[in-house]
Amino acid sequence: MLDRVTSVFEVLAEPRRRRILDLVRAEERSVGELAAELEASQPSVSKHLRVLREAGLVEVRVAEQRRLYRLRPEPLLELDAWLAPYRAAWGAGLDRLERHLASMDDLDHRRPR
Amino acid sequence: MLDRVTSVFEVLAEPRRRRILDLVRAEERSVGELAAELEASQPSVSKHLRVLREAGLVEVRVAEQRRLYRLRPEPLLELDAWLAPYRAAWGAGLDRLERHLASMDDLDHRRPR
DNA sequence: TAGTTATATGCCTGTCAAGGAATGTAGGAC
DNA sequence: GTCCTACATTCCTTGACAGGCATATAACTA
Repeated sequence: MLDRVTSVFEVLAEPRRRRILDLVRAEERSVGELAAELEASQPSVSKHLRVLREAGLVEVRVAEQRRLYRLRPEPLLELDAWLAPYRAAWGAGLDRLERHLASMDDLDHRRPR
Repeated sequence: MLDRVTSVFEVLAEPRRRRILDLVRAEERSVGELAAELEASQPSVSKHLRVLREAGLVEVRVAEQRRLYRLRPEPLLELDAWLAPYRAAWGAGLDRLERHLASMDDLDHRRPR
């Protein structure tokens, strides 16, 4: 593995990884559980978890044969910090914006991949 | 162009596009200005702007031969909404977190591409 | 209209990230 | 030790995406 560091932004570009973060935020989970929840194969989930681990977004502990993953939210501060000046930019017209959000929220679920 | 819709998360994965948003947030800019600021070629900037435009993150107006781009922040609400539950997750230990952020902030600038 | 400025877009190439299939590795029970 | 469960990793393929170069398109002026 070379010196390439994957930024939080890149990590979060992948919808399945965001979904994984949602799940491990709620509670610690094993790879198998995540795979079942996502209806994905174990190897692909493992690969995503590796990316998340290396980005510092999850931590893992071993419990018998299982590995349990939990959220480590610190790297998301970068995202929050980037977003901060944009919050000022949408200060007005919040009703309109929230309606926009509701329509955007459907996009990831509708997109085949 | 097929039905593929690029999510905000995917759009923001590209550091140059984030940089473009920073610039057009500050003030309206032409393609040429952005290209100069980014030290990138005009066609590549144009392509990024197309992605941003199609994601609804920028708006354009024509001024003589120039196109001036400005920020449209509404789609970022999706990002903010996604991030909201994670803010609760990092509530404690904020000093440590901010130090983490400072070190993260160097990553994009250091990474060759 | 021709000429100029500004930008969008098409074509091409190279890189990379995702998943599938197979297999290696780790932890435990008997 | 063998066998089982759980997961990580490798190898390979494929599609997406970024930039470079060339050119088409848009807007304006004389």
